[in-house]
Amino acid sequence: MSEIHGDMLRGHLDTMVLATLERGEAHGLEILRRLTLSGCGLLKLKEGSLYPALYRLEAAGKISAVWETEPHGRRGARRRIYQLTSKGRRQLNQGRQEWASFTAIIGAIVGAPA
Amino acid sequence: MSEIHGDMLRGHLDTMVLATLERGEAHGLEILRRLTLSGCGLLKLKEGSLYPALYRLEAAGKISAVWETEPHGRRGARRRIYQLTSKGRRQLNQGRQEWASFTAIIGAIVGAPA
DNA sequence: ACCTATACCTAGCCTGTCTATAAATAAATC
DNA sequence: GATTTATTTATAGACAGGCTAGGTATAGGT
Repeated sequence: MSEIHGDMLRGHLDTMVLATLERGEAHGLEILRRLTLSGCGLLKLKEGSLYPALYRLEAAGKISAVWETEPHGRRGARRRIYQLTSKGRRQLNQGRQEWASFTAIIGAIVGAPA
Repeated sequence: MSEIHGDMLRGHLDTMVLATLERGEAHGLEILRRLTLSGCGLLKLKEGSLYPALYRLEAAGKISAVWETEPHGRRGARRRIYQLTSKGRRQLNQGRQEWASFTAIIGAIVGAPA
């Protein structure tokens, strides 16, 4: 198993974030944790990549965000809770189509491991 | 089927070129043609991407190149013929491993199309 | 001679991920 | 109650690689 480096994520991160939020709303670092856990130790996503992605998606109306209000009984700063919008759901569907095409075509070119 | 845009290729193009050359030596535009044909109309790779990739691979000793010498009985300029080196073959194997890990992990996150 | 087709080349752009660092908040500790 | 520590958000700048938009070189066709 090979580590997944940054370049490979380009063009896929947004879809990954949307898919993560499909499993339920979450704040930034929680999204990061879910992604990292799914990565089996090979996916090292950084905050400096995630937050800009969240702002992109929010600016595009694909996710919405609210500041968590109630006292939260834990250390640390306030959280911003993100969730999918209906536009985001449509985008997620399209992202999945793109992923399917991408893997089919590039996979056919790259071929199977020896 | 969705078109494959540039960002998605980042980190994969080198492996794609190596895999193409595994099917036999070729000059630049021929490599481009093979890739484009394999892309079912969804992969629009550009010369401005391919040539720098070829120089990268050549500088790294993963492919070797010679100018075609014999009179060629066709229009156009001389060609530079590329072929895999043994180092390139090893790199191709590693690239295939990386591709397998990448698709397994990101695919699990993105999930299946609805 | 001129046009056209083939092939190679490249400077600069674009943009998304990464690096590195900082700020805000609140519990824990003393 | 001041300090420390943990959590979360935030962001400026670096970097890299595919793309744009040209250009140059060669040689057959007319």
